[in-house]
Amino acid sequence: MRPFREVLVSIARCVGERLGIDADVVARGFDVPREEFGDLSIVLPRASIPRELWDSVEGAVRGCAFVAECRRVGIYVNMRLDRARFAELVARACESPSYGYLELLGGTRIVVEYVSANPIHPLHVGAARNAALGQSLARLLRAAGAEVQTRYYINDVGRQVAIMALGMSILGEYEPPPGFKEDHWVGIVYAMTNLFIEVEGIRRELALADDARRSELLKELDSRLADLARLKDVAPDLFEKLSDEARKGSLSERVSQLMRAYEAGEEWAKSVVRRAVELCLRGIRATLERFGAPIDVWDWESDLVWSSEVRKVLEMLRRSPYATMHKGVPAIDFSPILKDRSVRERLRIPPGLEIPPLVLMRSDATTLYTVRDIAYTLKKFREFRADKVINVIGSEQVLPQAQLRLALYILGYRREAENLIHYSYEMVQLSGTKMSSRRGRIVTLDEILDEASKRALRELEARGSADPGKAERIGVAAVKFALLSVTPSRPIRFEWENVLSFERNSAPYLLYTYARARGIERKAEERGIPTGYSELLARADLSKLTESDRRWRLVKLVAQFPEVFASAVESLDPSQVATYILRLADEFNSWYDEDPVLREPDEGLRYAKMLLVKWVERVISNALKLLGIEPLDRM
RNA sequence: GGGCCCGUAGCUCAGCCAGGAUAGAGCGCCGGCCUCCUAAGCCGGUGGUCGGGGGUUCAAAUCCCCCCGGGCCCGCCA
Repeated sequence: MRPFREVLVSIARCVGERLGIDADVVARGFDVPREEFGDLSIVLPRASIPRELWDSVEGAVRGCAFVAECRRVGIYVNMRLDRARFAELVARACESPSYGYLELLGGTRIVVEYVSANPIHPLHVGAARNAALGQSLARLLRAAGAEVQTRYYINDVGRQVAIMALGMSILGEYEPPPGFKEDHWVGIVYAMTNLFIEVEGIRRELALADDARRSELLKELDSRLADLARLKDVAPDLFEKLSDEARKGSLSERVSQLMRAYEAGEEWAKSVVRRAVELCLRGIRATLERFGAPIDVWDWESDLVWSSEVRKVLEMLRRSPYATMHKGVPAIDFSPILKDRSVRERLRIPPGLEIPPLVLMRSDATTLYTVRDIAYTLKKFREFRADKVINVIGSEQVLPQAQLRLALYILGYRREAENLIHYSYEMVQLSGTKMSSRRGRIVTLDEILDEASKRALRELEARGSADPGKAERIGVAAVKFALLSVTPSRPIRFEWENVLSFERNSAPYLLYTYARARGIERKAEERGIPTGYSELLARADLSKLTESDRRWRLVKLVAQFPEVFASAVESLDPSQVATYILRLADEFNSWYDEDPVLREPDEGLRYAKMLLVKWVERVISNALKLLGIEPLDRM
């Protein structure tokens, strides 16, 4: 039920009929004006109402159901709604515990792939934004009635994984030392091994360099050695072992060997790599669980390579009419179909975007990421019988993601190509130093959550209730909310104070607001006042409820929730929900302070106020759940 | 060099897709409010050439073009 929409449509239809204009067209002219002008207005030029009819619109609107007052001011026709009738509509709509959720996607099946971070280090802030978005998207789509499956693509077939796995095998010990979480330990091993390899490379180049290049290289070498020195203190044992191995021979060559052997499915390589990756995933999985970003299916990239799936895709591509050679290796040249505007449009490829040829394989015959991803995309569609696949992936991958859709298209998988969504978001930038997992310098999601949780506990203690479990939930919610409340296309500059904000525009503020509402209800129960929905509704005098502007404003805001939901689902944008709850909470808190509920002497009004509290409570709760935040009864 | 994204108050952001009435929040700063349903709150004040310039329009933060600043991409990496 959509109270606001119902009223809008009803008035549009009524006006349309009276003026002989299509109601849908009229509806497009509706707008919610600033408060002093009324509750709803029609912007005449936008409603495509011919100028000669403008004078008669006011009369037509007056007398439509739900309209209490109406006045034309210039190009606007402003109206005030019949508050009591509207409130009754809201009362009926809010009777449902799932108020606001609309069955917009009933029967559709959607895969949401998110995080899919390389299993070589712990999740960092960037992955946190991805996780926050992905989990919220899944919840949003489920609330809209879709069958949703979340997946994590384990990229275990790259050079980086081979570096990490080599480091782990040199170390020879797969359990992290006490005090280290698995993924954090793996991250250290990866960074250190990688640094040794980089140093190796720089030294090799140094031997052949001229003077200018030489000083440059020396500077780079210094910086690597400084990073290494830092890591040496953390893991001295590993440092010794890597030094020994580095003296024996080329680590870089061993990485290449391992990578080739792993792709070929050789047992020794499998056991080395899988063991190391599994270890890292244990840590990552724990973090995602803690963050409330659950994954339904974990897919190993290597499985696609070992089975014939990637090879099949490769063969199809090589036989395609778009096949060509690029710098001596087989590739796909998309330029012919890119000239077709309609293809670009259907595949959502920006008109100005130039797409370089897609190289199909390395000259050593190993496979490439984008080609493997074609096979993976088909697998996602196939296994879940998905209508749509959403990939939550950073904006830096627009190009390969576009190539992916194009490749599917030329292979004849048009439905898949058209329904593969690259859900792109901008990066999280660190204010000071640049983050680098290759060098072991990252801000991890774990440390952010630890800090948030700690801070929430301090706040709780200051209020005399030190519950670590509650603090953890508040802390996690704060971080999630901070990452979700910014439009995905906007880059976030990571600031601790920002992510850990517990004031007005924050999850703790919303949780607090909800708990306040629950507090009223709890108090009522203690006093033996009925609090059930139907009991309240039977006793409430809704006409009195809307006598006050502040309460009326709240009623209208509550009525907006389904519209916000619809828009958020349509545009796949959780930040709209976030913005909306903040507005609702602000309004509720202002009201809370100036207009007591339980001390209201007028019985009909008192119950009506209690009903209003219940609506707000329901909306905040349902909205928070869309973001992956569970409300708390008490703070 | 080309492409994509972003630029709104000192700071963090909403509004831009589907143009409309004096551009909205929060933080910060200044001043008030706890014998009363949770002060993570409330009330008041402070603060903006909507990056700049053109254009389209009765009307532009919003649409188009140019320019400036920032981020990202343009790899036999992922």
